[in-house]
Amino acid sequence: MTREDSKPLDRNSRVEGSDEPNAHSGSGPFARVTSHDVARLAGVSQSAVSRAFSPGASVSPKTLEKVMQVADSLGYRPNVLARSLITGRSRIIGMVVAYLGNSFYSMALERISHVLQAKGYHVLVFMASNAAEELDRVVNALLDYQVDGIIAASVSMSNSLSDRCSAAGIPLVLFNRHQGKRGPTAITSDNYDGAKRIARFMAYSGCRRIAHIAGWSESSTGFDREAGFRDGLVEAGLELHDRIDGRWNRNIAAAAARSIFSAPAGRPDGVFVGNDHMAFAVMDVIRYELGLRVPEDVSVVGFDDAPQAGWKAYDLTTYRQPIDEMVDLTVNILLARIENSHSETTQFAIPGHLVVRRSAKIPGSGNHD
Amino acid sequence: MTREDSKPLDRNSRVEGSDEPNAHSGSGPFARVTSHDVARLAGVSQSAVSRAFSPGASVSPKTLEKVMQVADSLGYRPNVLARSLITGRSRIIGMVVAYLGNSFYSMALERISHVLQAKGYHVLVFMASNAAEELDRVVNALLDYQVDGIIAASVSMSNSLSDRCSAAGIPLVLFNRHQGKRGPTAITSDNYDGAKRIARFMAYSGCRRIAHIAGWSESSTGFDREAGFRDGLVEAGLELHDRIDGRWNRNIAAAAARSIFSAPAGRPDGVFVGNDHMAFAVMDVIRYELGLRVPEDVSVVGFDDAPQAGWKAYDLTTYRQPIDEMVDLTVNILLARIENSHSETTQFAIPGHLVVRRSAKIPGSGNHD
DNA sequence: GCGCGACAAGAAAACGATATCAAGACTCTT
DNA sequence: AAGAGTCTTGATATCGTTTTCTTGTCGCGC
Repeated sequence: MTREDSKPLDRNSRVEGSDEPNAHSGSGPFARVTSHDVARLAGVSQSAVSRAFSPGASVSPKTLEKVMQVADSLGYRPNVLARSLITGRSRIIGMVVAYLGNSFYSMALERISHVLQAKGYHVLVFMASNAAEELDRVVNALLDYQVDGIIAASVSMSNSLSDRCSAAGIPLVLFNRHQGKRGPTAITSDNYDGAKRIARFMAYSGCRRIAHIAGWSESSTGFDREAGFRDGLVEAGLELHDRIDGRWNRNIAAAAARSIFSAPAGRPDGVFVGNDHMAFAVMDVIRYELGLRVPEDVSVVGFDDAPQAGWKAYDLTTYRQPIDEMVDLTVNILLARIENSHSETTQFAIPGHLVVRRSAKIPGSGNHD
Repeated sequence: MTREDSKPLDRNSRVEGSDEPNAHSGSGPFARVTSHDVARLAGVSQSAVSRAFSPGASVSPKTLEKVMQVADSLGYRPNVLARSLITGRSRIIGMVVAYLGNSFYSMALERISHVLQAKGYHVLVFMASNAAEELDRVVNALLDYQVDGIIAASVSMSNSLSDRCSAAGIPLVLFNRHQGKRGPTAITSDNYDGAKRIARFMAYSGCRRIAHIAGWSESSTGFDREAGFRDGLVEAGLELHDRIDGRWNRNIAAAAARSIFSAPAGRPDGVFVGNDHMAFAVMDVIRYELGLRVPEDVSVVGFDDAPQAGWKAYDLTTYRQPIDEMVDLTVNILLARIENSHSETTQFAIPGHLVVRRSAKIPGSGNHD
């Protein structure tokens, strides 16, 4: 199975003469170099070495230089795990996430990781479905690793779980989910208001039979969007033509679309889908299975502004969740709570904005009834 | 900015009477419960507690039960960091990845994380561009955290960097990149052969002016695919009509498409794009900017079989990288190297297969010249 | 009843760092 | 030149485990 012939090795052709950096030293597998080793060679105490690596500690320039020089030559770097044992901070943030198939979450993870990295923290990833039992295991693992803080994205932690975190003194921030006013600190976009705006937008553009393929009403995000959307429709004098829960799942959403469009009540002229990820599937069904035109026959609107929404094949009108702001706020709050350990919890809903593209009829362009 | 009115709180309405689990105990922020605490309450030595939690250690059923009971009631769990200090294993795998915008990598991360989690390991994420200086910082951080192993996805580690890892005794596996026979262990799909098959496929389907929007020829993956593709064309008696490096970037690829299709040499009737991620951008340009039909006017073929390739709006013919096998092999090899610390390096190229969809003309369907 | 092996359990030494503290080496001031 | 203050420094305790070593206990065969 190993390929030998695939590639002319003109790059990376390693020079000879590297004298086996892998060679074991004695019996132990690999001699780790510790602060003691550095101390000995530099002729100072081990404490001095430690101080040399602690910014702001009291070391004379002379010993600092001596230590650094020896450290460099030996390749010494302080062991973060040993440090965290005594400082009580691991500089590890646990991030629990249900799945990365929805690009919104992979973007979020990417940015969260970047931002934290810039502040000297790193992200330990925990995949977890929303099954209670699995979440329980994950929270255990999270605590085992002594993470300094937890970001839970797209998972609904039961209150007993979030209580365990706060009992352990570990700040927890919910990303793109909330658990109500008494729940943990949570950052979302303004799902309610965003969906309400979408309702108004669709109504004013002339849609009259508007269906909703909902997110997942067990999740706050799905619930809020649906509530906002319903209220927006009512405000515009309309009511929901049809509604199926898509459970954030492409396949379920596609099936929902098929069902809604073949219902005896007549087909809708507009669909609001709970997130972009599902909306793409719905658009594909509408166009390529049902043979309808978007937006001429049906307006489709999503939520998130996932990267693909801007791709011309979809060109999806959607509500942009301000992901960068959401991430920055999440990280800032989390770090503030870690560093001050004050623990009031607050819920934030950051406003986003409607991104008008061409998957939905546009108000005022003369296509009202 | 905090919203108070967005959502009717009918769920999660927390009951009264929870007696402040957050309350501090004394002066210190939060009393961590240690094995000593458990030992004291269970009336055994601290060693006994440790043994109770070490599978296969010598403990009598009686003390085991006693310890476990106290541990449960106190919510004690061993501190992984302290353990790793003495065992020398952190059960942390560092994964360095350039970006998650390409779904192929977010899928890989998701699966890698899942598989490792099932084996009691966890993934610490490091984002790194391919800039040498940044990679250097990342490798430092990696070593600082005492990771047990490293998976580098989509980044080209210089040899000096991979040498540093092996000098530190940390197994490194390259995912979807390789550095040649003398380089570190690497798992890729059979990029060379896959691209060669694509060349044959396109040639036999009647394409005569075939262009290539390459991956990035500085990366092994891009290099191998281009080499295989060229060889395949030659075999079929054709040669490359045009070629631009897309650097794995959607925008650059889109620009490349515009350029190739307006070149004086005449427009191609087929384009092989170095990965799906860029191919989607290229298809959008071809269809929505140039007004050409796919596949009637131009065949488009990608590489990866990213999730979106199966979406009807693209329906992209592509070469499926067997991501699950790649991940499983990567993890198995990495863990084997961690547990046995034998360190021969090998390169694997796992065969994938062509996934024929409708973005490219199909051989034998009567549309030859 | 004695000795032997097997097993259980505690004491104490790691692991690799930081934190605390007291002593030593400076710089000033007077 | 002495005393007060500041800056550096090393010794030592500490973090929460696992590991090693030793001692103790028990059961068993002879």
